[in-house]
Amino acid sequence: MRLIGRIVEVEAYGGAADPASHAFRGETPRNRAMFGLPGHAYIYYTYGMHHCLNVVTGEAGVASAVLIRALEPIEGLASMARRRGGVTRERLARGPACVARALGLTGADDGTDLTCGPLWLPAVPPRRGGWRVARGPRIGISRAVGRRWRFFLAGHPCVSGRPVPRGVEGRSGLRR
DNA sequence: GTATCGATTAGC
DNA sequence: CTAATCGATACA
Repeated sequence: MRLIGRIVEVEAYGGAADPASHAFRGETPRNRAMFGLPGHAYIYYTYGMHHCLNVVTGEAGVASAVLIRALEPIEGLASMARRRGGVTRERLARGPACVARALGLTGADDGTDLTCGPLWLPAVPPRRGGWRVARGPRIGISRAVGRRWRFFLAGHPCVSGRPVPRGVEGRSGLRR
């Protein structure tokens, strides 16, 4: 079964210079893949129950990665829905743990080469599909909050985060 | 050794 | 808002 999704939301994480990164305090068994070859997967286990997928971007020895926070499901929706408990299409891969869940990723996929499948990130030009690329603060972190390293398709229904902060919208203007 | 915190999510 | 549940981290 082939599962395909378009990446609609990501976050960048650095190494020793990024306090919000898992690699900030150096290499551990868990973040080891982040120090490995670029183009490979860094899949971490968190909160004792979730896996999340990153694409390693730095050269070997230089910790740097991009967290895949959300996908727009394109193919294999039935399989994704099976794993995700039959939620709506928009929610199939909305949120980093949901992405890994929908794709069936586990620790076994940590460190695998993304350039040659079975988990494959095709080297194709970006397809924004008419959506505007927006940026904002990374979600769920408590340090280096000022770095706006989250990038997403503004208004796309498959992007995570609160739909609209209750009450007034645009208060503080941080969602651009 | 114990205590606390997560690159989260589902459910109340 | 909280529980779930465990690796990593902080601290005695």
